[in-house]
Amino acid sequence: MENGKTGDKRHLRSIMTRQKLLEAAKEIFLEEGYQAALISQMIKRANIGYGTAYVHFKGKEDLLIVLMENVMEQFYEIAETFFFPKSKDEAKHIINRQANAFLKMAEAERNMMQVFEQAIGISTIISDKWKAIRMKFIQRISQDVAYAQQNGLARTELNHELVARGWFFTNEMYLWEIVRNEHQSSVEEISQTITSVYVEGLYV
Amino acid sequence: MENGKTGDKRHLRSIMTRQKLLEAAKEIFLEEGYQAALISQMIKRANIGYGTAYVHFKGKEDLLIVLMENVMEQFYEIAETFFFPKSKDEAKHIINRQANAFLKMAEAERNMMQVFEQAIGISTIISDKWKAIRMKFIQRISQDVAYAQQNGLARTELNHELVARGWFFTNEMYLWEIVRNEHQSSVEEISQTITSVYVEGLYV
DNA sequence: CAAAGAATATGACACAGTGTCAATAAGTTA
DNA sequence: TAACTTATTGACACTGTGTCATATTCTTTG
Repeated sequence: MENGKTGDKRHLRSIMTRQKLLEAAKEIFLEEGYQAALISQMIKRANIGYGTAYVHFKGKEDLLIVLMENVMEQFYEIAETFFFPKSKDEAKHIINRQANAFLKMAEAERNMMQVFEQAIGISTIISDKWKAIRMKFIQRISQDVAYAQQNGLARTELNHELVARGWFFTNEMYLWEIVRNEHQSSVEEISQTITSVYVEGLYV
Repeated sequence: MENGKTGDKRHLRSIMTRQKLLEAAKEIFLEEGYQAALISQMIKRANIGYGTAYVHFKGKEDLLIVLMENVMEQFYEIAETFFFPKSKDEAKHIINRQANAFLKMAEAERNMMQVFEQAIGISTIISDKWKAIRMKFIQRISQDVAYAQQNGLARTELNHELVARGWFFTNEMYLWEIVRNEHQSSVEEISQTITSVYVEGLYV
């Protein structure tokens, strides 16, 4: 007996069922997109009874949320970069790296992000999840701008909160462009260009 | 007989029916949002027979598209401002005015824009409509950046297309914030701040 | 101006998908 | 092995959509 609990085949089976469904759901979401994906398809693909799905999840939305959590984590990690530049150039370098990492995520997780984008438009809960990520980034950037202002690196007449939002928004929209595969230029060129305008516009 | 056609009560009635349905649809969309709005509700509100709705429109999506056309027009008008600045300061002034007008639209049409935002996430056709507006703006801005570069007003080492997108994206995201009523600052302060960072970052 | 014809409107119906729940199966405990 | 607990199941009721044969209303024609 490897754990305290006595034999627990039942619980194990339940976990397997849940897992099977999650995997099937991911496949269907990727194949069909959020809107067109049907719970009934997922159930069929997972080879479980119809009602079973509703034992494990409240519905389509609930399933996607679980699937997204993974991707979310990665975003949170990016948001937590250190930022204590000593010069405008150093700042530019750090900022460029972060913007780049952010956009690279879009490429790496493109397929799930496509589903996610659709879901944001439809499901309030999922939209809120994304808003939380956005807020985290904006707060972080806002703090960084304030730091740069306090250290005489950035123009102080600007509202750092507003600047932070504006900067994040540019990044976010490029992220969605990349997700949709609508971007012409390389991620490197994009992050360099937007970083350049931003840093030259904000820093002194 | 005021027009060439002979008596045409039938056609007139048809137009009235269509109109009644459009008005009811607008009400329902505003009350319920795109997703939750039901065709059946609209039909009931318009006091017409169930099947009649499908004579005039293909479905919910089709109804919204017609309702949006009006708002769309206003955006196109904003996109068509003249831009031939002689100095950085003049450029800043024009750009600020345009950003402001753009964001003011969000305030003015907030309710319909909220419905629109949801619909963009769901309906391909509506999403395409918005993309067309975005493209129009980006093309216009792109052209303006190129003009400024050619006249020695803006840094030439930057890809004007990429800069234009970045700048529009900031504007667009603030637009949606305003639509969702999530903005803290006044539209004036927002447009001034983002314009300042943009112009200082791009112009020499 | 009545009958034929054309345009419009109608709602019953078939269909698709969802979520629930009483019944059943499978596993655990004593 | 009987009693109990947990997990699974699919038939069913429900909601909303889009279609289509039929009815209504108006226009034209002889």
